[in-house]
Amino acid sequence: MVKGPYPSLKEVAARAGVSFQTASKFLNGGQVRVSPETAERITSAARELGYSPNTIARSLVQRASSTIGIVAGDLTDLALSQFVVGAERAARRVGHAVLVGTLAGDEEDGSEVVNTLIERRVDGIIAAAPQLEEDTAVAELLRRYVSVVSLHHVPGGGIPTVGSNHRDLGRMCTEHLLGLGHSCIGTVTGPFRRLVVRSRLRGFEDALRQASIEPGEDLVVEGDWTPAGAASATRLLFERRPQLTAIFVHSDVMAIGVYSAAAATGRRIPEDLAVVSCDDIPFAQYMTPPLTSVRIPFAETGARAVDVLLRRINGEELTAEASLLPVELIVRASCGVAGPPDHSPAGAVQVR
Amino acid sequence: MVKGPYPSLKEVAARAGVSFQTASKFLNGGQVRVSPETAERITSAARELGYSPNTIARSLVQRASSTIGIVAGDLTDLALSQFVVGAERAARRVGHAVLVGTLAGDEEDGSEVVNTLIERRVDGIIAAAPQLEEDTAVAELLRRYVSVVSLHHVPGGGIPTVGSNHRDLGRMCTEHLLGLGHSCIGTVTGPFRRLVVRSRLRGFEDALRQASIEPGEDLVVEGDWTPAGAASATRLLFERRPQLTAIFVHSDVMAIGVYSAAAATGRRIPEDLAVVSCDDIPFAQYMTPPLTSVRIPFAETGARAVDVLLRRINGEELTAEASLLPVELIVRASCGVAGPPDHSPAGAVQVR
DNA sequence: AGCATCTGGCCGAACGTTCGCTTAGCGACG
DNA sequence: CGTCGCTAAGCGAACGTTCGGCCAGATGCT
Repeated sequence: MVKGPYPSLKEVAARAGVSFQTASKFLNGGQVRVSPETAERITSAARELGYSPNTIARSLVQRASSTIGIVAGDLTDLALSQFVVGAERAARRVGHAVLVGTLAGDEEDGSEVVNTLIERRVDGIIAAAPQLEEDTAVAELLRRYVSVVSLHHVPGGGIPTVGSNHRDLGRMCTEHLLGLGHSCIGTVTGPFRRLVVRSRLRGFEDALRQASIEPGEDLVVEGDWTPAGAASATRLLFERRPQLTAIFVHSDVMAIGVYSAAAATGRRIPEDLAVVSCDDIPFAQYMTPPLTSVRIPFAETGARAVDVLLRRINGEELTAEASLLPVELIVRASCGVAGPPDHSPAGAVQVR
Repeated sequence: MVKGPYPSLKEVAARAGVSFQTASKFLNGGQVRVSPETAERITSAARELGYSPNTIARSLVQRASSTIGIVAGDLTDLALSQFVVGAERAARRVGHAVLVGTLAGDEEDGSEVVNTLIERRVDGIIAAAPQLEEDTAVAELLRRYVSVVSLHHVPGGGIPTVGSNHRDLGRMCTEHLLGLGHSCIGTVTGPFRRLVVRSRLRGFEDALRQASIEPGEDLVVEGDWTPAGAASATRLLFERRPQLTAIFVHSDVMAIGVYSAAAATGRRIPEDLAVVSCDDIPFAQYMTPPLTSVRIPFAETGARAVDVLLRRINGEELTAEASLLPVELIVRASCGVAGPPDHSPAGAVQVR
């Protein structure tokens, strides 16, 4: 399956009877004056030969690869894959390609992945891997070599972040439940070592305090993003506070566990237990009852990350606000608000 | 955020007091004889300067970028993202990076995406986008320029494929249901225009015929990969054949629709209706009842695709068998076999 | 007619590597 | 003593572009 080499500018130019530099300027350079006949000759020579510019050579002289790297955690995660899709699309629209590296999670291959990208001289890197929150080696590498934008907080600071305000998110969800009349509200969170989780938790506490409810520690149980983990967390919550009537859970996948724990303890949703969750994965609307969840605009965040990265590469100074994206509470039946019974997005409450 | 330029081989060599070619041979070239002192000087100069080889320049002279492209359909789809993860990992293990391009699906950007990759002179391309099955323009482009391996059939032929045998898959699922004593079995398929779908359907019919059951056309309803579509397909099946006791559905996501249609018509799963599905997404085990489904090794397929691609690039001739991966039926409660009640993968039947 | 200006295009250099060939120095062998 | 062979390292060319400067001819102005 050996394909012939690509025709070079020289071959195109020879066929058109001009110097290769002229062909270069005309075909790739943009602003240049050539006579109409020459233009036509070059154009058709290029077409006939099937000329495709060699970005590698171009990158070498321009010292810019028109390529950005994405270091992604578990791409299998819906949130991350949406982010990557959004980023790739935005990058391509402005003529950039995207080099992805995935992190195994268990192995310590962060540095290896980043080095692969650096050796290919990406113009910048977007970090979209939660596990990088704890990886100082990679943080150092990134800070040292390239322009970076991250989806998560990176140790050592100095690296701009894009995303949503998770404290507001936590507050919004909790206020929604408070507004529905609940006063004993628990929460099943993600792992505390994640900054997002701690932020949401602060929002949760903010809302309770504002409603003059003391946010007891026994209302909070740490989950591990899995349904099984969330199920036992939920059972723990029920043991501590049998009178609990509402739960704010940090992901839709964990909400599955909340549902099953509720069923196992004979509680009906939403009659006995209201549930509000985060992520709004497509599946949420097919759960019974359909799950109320916060839609986080991952794809838009990806596009924004590219935008911010490219602007920083160009030396622009940006305000932090440029990288904040609004989230939206999609209300369905699981929180007890009369909503459309099934299969359709319902009323939306927007924040920030 | 302007970072200084990367140190070049010349600077490293100057600091070590050798010619840059010698430094090149020592640092990146591999086999070369250098005196121990020189080696040490070069090594430490490189370390002190933070030298990182410029793959772009290397690619230019070697006429190989050590990069492969993946044109992916909806990365948000679990199957595809697993595939990409598997491929990326395998590629990195052999020193290659991965450039991804995603297809919007609606827009006609296939050629644009492929061109982006070609201009960056990827060594080869892996196509992982169902929509390419119908795209002759892109097929032409691929055939013309680069080595390609595809996950799906590509119009015009000539492009090797990796994946699993879906005819066997369809037969296996159907035989499983037949073996359980069902004789009136329906199927909710994906869109017929997909080759996988037609292959699975043939396997379905094979199995029925072998059991001396005529595979009537009214037992087959075309779905659209969505739960809602599958739900109405299922209702249609029930109308045509009220005595139906089993359904083979082509994806777990559609199985959700099958479940809801069953519930809506007062049928219990598995007592009144046995269900066997495809994909084995993580969620399958959390459905009630847990879904029996075929596990398709997407990540392994990705790794295999990289392997096959690289070997073809090296000019190896490969047999078609090298690119076939086995699937596995994960039996859970939805088909009516007594299995573990919940949350755990169960007995597996393997095929091919 | 002489000079400046514009037009269309050519030329040389540079980007950071790899790779094959050459060379200087030196000991060994016939 | 001349030649061979080996080691350690240097040298030149090439990869396919971009980019700024340069140049010949035509045109415009005084």
